Amino acid sequence: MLEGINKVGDLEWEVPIGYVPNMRVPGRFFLSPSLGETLEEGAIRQLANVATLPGIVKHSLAMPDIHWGYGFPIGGVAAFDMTEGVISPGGVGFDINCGVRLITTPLTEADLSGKKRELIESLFAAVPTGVGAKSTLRVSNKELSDIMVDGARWAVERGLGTSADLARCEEEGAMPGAQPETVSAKARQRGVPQIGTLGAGNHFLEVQVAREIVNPEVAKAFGISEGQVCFMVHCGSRGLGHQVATDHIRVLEGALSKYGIQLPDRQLACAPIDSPEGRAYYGAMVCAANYAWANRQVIMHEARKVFSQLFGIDYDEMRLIYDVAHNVAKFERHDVDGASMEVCVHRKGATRAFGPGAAGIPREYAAIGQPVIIPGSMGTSSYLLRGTSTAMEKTFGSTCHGAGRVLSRSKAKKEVRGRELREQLAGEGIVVRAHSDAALAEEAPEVYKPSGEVVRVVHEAGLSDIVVRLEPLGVIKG
DNA sequence: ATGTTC
Repeated sequence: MLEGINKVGDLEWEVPIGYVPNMRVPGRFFLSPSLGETLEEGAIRQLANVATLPGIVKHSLAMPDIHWGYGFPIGGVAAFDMTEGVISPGGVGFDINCGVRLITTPLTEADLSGKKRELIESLFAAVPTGVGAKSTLRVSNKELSDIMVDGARWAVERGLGTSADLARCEEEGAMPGAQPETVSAKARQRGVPQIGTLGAGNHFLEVQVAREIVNPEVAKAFGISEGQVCFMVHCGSRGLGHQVATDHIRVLEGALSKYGIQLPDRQLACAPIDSPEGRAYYGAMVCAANYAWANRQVIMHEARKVFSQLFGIDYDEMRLIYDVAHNVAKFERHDVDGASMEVCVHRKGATRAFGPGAAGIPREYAAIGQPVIIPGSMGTSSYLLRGTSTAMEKTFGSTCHGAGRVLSRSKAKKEVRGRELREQLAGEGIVVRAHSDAALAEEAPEVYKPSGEVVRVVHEAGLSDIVVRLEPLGVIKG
């Protein structure tokens, strides 16, 4: 492990005050020795830098998928006092409300035999993918405002889903507090043609099978059983969210001196939560988050139609288990030093993992804790877990979000050949469809930390419980 | 992640 870091538990480490100047609280992160081998010193310094921000509460935190990001580390969690604290786009990420949803089907693997290629090709035809992908939907500028306020509900009201879907989304698919007037014309321009599109990079729509039921009782409550075919949607707010982040980072950088905020890194640009600039970022961030929920809802709808047509199953037989955000800032109540207080929790590449009885999780899951969905990298397992009371105590109800990159995109392109990768996955029975083989190289399994190990750490550390392991059968990518 | 360095 790095010098100056203290072990405080089997899988828990502390970055003490003083690791960088002006830290207000210690840093804490969760990691196994094997994951420690790929730990970047720069990411730990970022974790420590976050601890210098005004109003930070308890600890600057990171999950075992920690890696170097813009200002804040990816895999980072930080909570701020509502009066003294700040809000920062770097603590959310550029892809606002990047997230994941998991849907069950009534099919088994055998039902797919001989039809898997056709299924993947049909999904690829139905869901626009890739950088700059354009929607088949036509929405007006007025409708975009509705999307930014109503989120997934906008899609359901248009017939693209059911009201039961909404109950199974974090925030029921729309956070309150959207302020469309804080979203620039440029961001709107990027958002209008992209609703219902998957995007690129690690985003995907994957057909999976529930291979291993680790916790049968909870799996039953979540409505998933061994051998069941499922599909998973992983995407975010596309160009709109990216533009919102870009626009507001510029504004917040310009306001730092006004609020007397001194930063160790300009990428931590922030403003007091209750300031005009802070409120404007929050209002715009909510718009982008709601756009992302609408986006995943539309994509799920299109995929349901494909399954329906190909296998003759009813739309309603494909049940959304849950939809989680992993790049967002939220106002939540948490116990801090024995007292309940409202804080602004930033999760950047981290998933909410509220335990049994926590406010804000669907009633049907209240007694068992919320579903947590962790996507794997291409060709590797994904996981369904549940939130825990330990997460509530230690990480403001948060856990990891996925694998975490270990090789840059440019290095990956040099070291991996996309065509060989596609053929190798085909040999394992996994059908991959993308616009080009070149795009696949950047997302090869070996450029990510092993997701199974990341998930094992959060499970062992008690931040969430593994319920089901899912294996890929086929995937569409940008 | 991203009209992949406005």
